[in-house]
Amino acid sequence: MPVLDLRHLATLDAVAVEGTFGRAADRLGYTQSAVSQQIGALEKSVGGVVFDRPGGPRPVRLTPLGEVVLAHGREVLARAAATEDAVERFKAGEGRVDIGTFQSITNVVLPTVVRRLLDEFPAADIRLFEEETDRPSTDGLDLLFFDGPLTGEVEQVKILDDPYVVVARRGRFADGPVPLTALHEAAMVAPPPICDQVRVERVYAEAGVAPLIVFRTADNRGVISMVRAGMGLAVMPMLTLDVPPDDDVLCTHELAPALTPREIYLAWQANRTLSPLATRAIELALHTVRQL
Amino acid sequence: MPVLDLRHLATLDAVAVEGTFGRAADRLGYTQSAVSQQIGALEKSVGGVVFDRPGGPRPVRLTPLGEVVLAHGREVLARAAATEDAVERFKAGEGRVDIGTFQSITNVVLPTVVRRLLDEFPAADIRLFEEETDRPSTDGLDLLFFDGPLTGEVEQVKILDDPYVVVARRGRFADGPVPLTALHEAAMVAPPPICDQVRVERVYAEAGVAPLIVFRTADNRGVISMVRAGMGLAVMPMLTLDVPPDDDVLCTHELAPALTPREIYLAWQANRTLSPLATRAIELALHTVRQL
DNA sequence: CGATTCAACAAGCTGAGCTTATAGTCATGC
DNA sequence: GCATGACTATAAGCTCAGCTTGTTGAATCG
Repeated sequence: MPVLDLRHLATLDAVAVEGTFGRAADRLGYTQSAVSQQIGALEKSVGGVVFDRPGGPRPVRLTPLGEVVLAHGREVLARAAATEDAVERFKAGEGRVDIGTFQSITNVVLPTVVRRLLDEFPAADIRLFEEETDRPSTDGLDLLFFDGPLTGEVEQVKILDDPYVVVARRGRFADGPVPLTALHEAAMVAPPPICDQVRVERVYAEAGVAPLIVFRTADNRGVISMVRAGMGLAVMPMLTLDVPPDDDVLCTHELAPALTPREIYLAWQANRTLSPLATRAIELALHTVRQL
Repeated sequence: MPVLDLRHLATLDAVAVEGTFGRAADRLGYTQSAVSQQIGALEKSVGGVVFDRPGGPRPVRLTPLGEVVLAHGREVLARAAATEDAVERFKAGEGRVDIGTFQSITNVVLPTVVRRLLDEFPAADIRLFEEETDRPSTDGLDLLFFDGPLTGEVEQVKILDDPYVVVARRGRFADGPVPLTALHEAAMVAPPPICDQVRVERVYAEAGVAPLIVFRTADNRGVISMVRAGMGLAVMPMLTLDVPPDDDVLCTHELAPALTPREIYLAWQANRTLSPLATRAIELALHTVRQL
């Protein structure tokens, strides 16, 4: 338990600088009497005199003990001021925000969010973590993007429905929707069976459709590249695609019946106060996906 | 003017460590209610929530703002503790003491004083300043030894009467006192005409005695060496001598009439609180000279 | 020797901050 | 599903730290 009082130290400093109790009182907005009592209280708490009072119209002078207390006290005051400063900077958006993400978000949503966040808060320290996992957790993260709802003590918003489309070489299918059954025993390129891909393949199975998956890669562009190369076709969420409509080789089709879209959530720990940065990042993310 | 309160920061720390307001209260010797109110006051002063209270029997958790305040607050508390520590050490005799001295004191009195002071206060930082000057000043010094009283705003005690004796080669004078008139036109070695030497030579002049000063040196041992070498005789204060009674070459005599002894004072700035070190040094100096 | 310029002190008042007591909230266990 | 236990918040009351005003006392200076 500290026995010192920051205001006493501030008063000590003011008196040391000004030379008299009265001028220090003016500077601090107190009366002379208050300063006298404060210095008295400080002297009681340190157990010794900190100023010699010569009496009459002469300024007071620090005792050796006073020098010791003042020298250290200024350090204390500086740290206290630094604390208040840090609080202000924190409220102005300085600080760290850790965001968990995955490929589609990294490529489509986050660049805009990060850019706007840095525009607003140049001192922001944004860290991104991209882990492909089936066991998503907000532990150690301020925000987490994930393709599916999370369980546990999290708050989350669905920010996007990401519909699946068939990607194939031009001519492979006629224009218009591709029937799901057309995938049966078709050569396919696909992501690894994690995240929403698990659900997709379960839908295939329940429909009695058994594609031949000839290649799996976690790299979404790799999937498209291999479709382009003719390894097979793919069923991918729109967001993962980087296929222009006038692509020479590839085209996209709807699937019939359509798969339930992949749901993309933004989650954070429930009932926890968020930093200004995290709060703003959520808003920016919602705003960004609304423009897709 | 600081808006933070050290006790609030200490409470913040205790709650962060203990996890609940109640346990923090136990540790700090408060009631749970007091801790609740203190954290409330802290939150008001920083303008934001520092703990998330999940409600029920679950521990509270720091918010991002709380982390900022705690991290900085611990620095503040550490400095405050360092201040209190420094005060204790100061009272235990740690610190600096600057002592002005001159040859006789440096050789005869100070070694004992310094030794005892360091024995009592191993952390003492003793600095000695030996300036031969006619304008002694306690400015910048805690204590000053000087051969004569000081003027100005000083407190001083006469610690020693240092009688003058004639130093000459054996056989130069018969045993017993040497008459002052014997110095008339005698070859003499002497210190420079500063400090008490001025008074001595004024006494010579008033008595109509005009010695021939063949060599002056500020080095007291140099004076004696030259007397030993036969350059002349000398009149020196006892304390400056390092002549054993059974010296082969030299012997000492009283002067008749005797010169008023050189007065050695210990002075410090008047009406100023002294450090424990300086206070003790004065006591030790008085004690030491009493044993000469 | 009075005017001036200081700090200390007495007295009175207000509010910060403590305690006690109680209410509200949430998980857990039978 | 309800009682229990482990939490925090809050109301009420009280005390004292600490402020102001007004005055005293000390020391310098013209």
